[in-house]
Amino acid sequence: MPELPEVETVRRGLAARMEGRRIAQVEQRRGDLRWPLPPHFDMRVAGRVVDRIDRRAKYLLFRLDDGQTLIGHLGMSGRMYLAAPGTAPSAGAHDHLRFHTDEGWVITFHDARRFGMMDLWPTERLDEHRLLKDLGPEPLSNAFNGPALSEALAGRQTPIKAALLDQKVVAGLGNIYVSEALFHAGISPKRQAASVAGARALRLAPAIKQVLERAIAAGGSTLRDYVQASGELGYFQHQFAVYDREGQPCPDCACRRGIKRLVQSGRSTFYCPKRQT
DNA sequence: ACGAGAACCTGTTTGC
DNA sequence: TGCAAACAGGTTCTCG
Repeated sequence: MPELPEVETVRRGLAARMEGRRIAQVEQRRGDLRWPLPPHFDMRVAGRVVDRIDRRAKYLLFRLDDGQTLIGHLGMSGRMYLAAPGTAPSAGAHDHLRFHTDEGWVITFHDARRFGMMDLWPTERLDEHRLLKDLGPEPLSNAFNGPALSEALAGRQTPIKAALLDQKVVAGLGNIYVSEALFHAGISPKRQAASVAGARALRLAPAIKQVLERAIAAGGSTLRDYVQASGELGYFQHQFAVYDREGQPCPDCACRRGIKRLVQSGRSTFYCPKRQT
């Protein structure tokens, strides 16, 4: 499910019902996620007020009122379901955690593949957390721009597709939005990252920002299941130019060859060979 | 140090 | 139709 636009959409949905609310109860049904939950996770979270929910890259950051932050990642298949008081179905398979607010809302963390994770960490030392400390700039921040991207790509001997998936270069892109951004910037996914440094990076950085902003505005992309905490679908998949569109015509040049798929570092890439060079 | 591939899991789709 | 292989929105870890 989740790249940056999906995580941001989930964050907004959760914030509406969790910020300023006390977590009255935590049901811990399964603790072996990507890593084991920290000791006494449920007891440490129960009774705390969620002051604010932030996002860093694809991580959700629940700032608790005791100086700890609950760090959460949805992995590949993780979802957060929000249910109004009295409407939550009983916990089912892969519902690993359920948080009950003092108003009776139920937030369910569901993750079939268990690539997701949760941890608790002191808020004031958050940037020292091993999963957060090496993350690159937020793509929608002012710190991320053409010159900064150019510098990050300089000298890298790997295809630009792989470089953009590296969260140290820019934090929050995943397999969908890398393909989409490269299409809009007219850059081949096979091009060496080092050769994108310079003029091409000046095109690519705004393309990344724009595709992410448009995706957030559409509530993210729903490929196989719900995205938003409310259960609503995302709609950006209808605006994909290339992702999962192998064989279909390029929306820009309408060339006969159509969108091509290739596999790079084990993952599908979609692109238009005519428009992207 | 860097980059490619394996590994972690389960569910769904595809192909013979 | 049935079964096995391939594939899925991520990221760390290992190895060369």
